[in-house]
Amino acid sequence: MRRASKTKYTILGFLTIRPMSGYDMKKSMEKTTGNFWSESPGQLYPELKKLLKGKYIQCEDQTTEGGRPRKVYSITSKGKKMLKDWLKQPAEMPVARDEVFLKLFFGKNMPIAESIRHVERRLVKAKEVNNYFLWLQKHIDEEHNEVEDIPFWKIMLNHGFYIIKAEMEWCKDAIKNLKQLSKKVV
Amino acid sequence: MRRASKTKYTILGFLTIRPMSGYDMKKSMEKTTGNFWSESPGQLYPELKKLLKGKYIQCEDQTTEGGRPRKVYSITSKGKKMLKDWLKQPAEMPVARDEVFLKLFFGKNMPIAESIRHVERRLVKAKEVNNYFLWLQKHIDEEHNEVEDIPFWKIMLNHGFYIIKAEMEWCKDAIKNLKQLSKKVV
DNA sequence: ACGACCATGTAAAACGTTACATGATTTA
DNA sequence: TAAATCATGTAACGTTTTACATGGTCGT
Repeated sequence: MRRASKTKYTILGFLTIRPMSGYDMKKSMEKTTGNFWSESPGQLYPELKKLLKGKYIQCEDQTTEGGRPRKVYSITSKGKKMLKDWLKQPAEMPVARDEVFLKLFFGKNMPIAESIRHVERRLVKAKEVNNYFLWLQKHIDEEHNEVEDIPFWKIMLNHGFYIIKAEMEWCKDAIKNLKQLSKKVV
Repeated sequence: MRRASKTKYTILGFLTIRPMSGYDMKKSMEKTTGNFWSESPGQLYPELKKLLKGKYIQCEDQTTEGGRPRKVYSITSKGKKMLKDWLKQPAEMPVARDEVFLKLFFGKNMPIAESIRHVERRLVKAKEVNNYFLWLQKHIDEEHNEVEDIPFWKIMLNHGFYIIKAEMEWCKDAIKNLKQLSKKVV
């Protein structure tokens, strides 16, 4: 069977944090789940309409008198049921695709200095992500209204720290190994 | 700009290991880069034809007299050039999408025991992957004809070890935290 | 004889992103 | 007043998977 889109569950899940608009959702997502999950507007808005039609969510139109549009969605009990059913099913493993590793795997076809550059760039990004996590750790409480989410978010943030630390350590290790290798070749 | 397909570079890269058929490529890919890169037949075969047409690869038909088809491709100098040009360009960061984390992020909407189950399943998979890496470490030399690839492959394998170790540690940590949490709730 | 694997290849359908269109409001 | 951000939404397009079709070969 075709790998089904998870956009609807993402929407449903975010609406358990608090009622919000499509735009809010996108912003909140970038901030909180951006490192392991994201959705694009081209998926989000059409799915919002479908869920509304199916009564999984409801909509309160908060468009201002001036005309600035704003639709605030909230989850219905039907929506909660669908979310819960999905939550308890085992998750599919992700399809891994990380370009830089593919390039490094083909490393013999470029000067070692180029490989090193790839890893260095990766290390820079990893450090940025790590800093972001550090920031998020301080500001995690600000995102929402209910405290029940926090323990789970912290567990996920913790995952981020574990992985990014391993990534940074590997980068340093790999740079060392590659430098060693370039000496041998000479 | 639209995220371009990397299938052609994947093919080109694999053909620097040794001449092989589309089928070989798929097998080799699953074995070696499966944890960070893969391609499906629906991408592989059409791209093989395009690359052949563009003279980036060449084909030797080794179809047996009985009629069993086998097309062995090898890379041309034009192909090598294209590969090298791509290799030195900075890599794009992957779009992260890992379903189990999305579920865990929404953890407040299910019994904690379910969250624990998700993490336990993840730990089982992580251990399997770790065992696979261990196996691969012993058999890495068998895959190819030239030794020049090995140092780079070992660096990538090392990345696998770093990440999977972090993943396993986090899983154990998360299970502990979740159990702690379920006590508090009671 | 049967299943597993070798081997190529395509069609259909869904997935997902990007770019764009539109217009209001806030901030520097 | 210009730029950034708020905010919704769609069209176009390429990507990618899955399922299927086809048939050969090898081991048991």
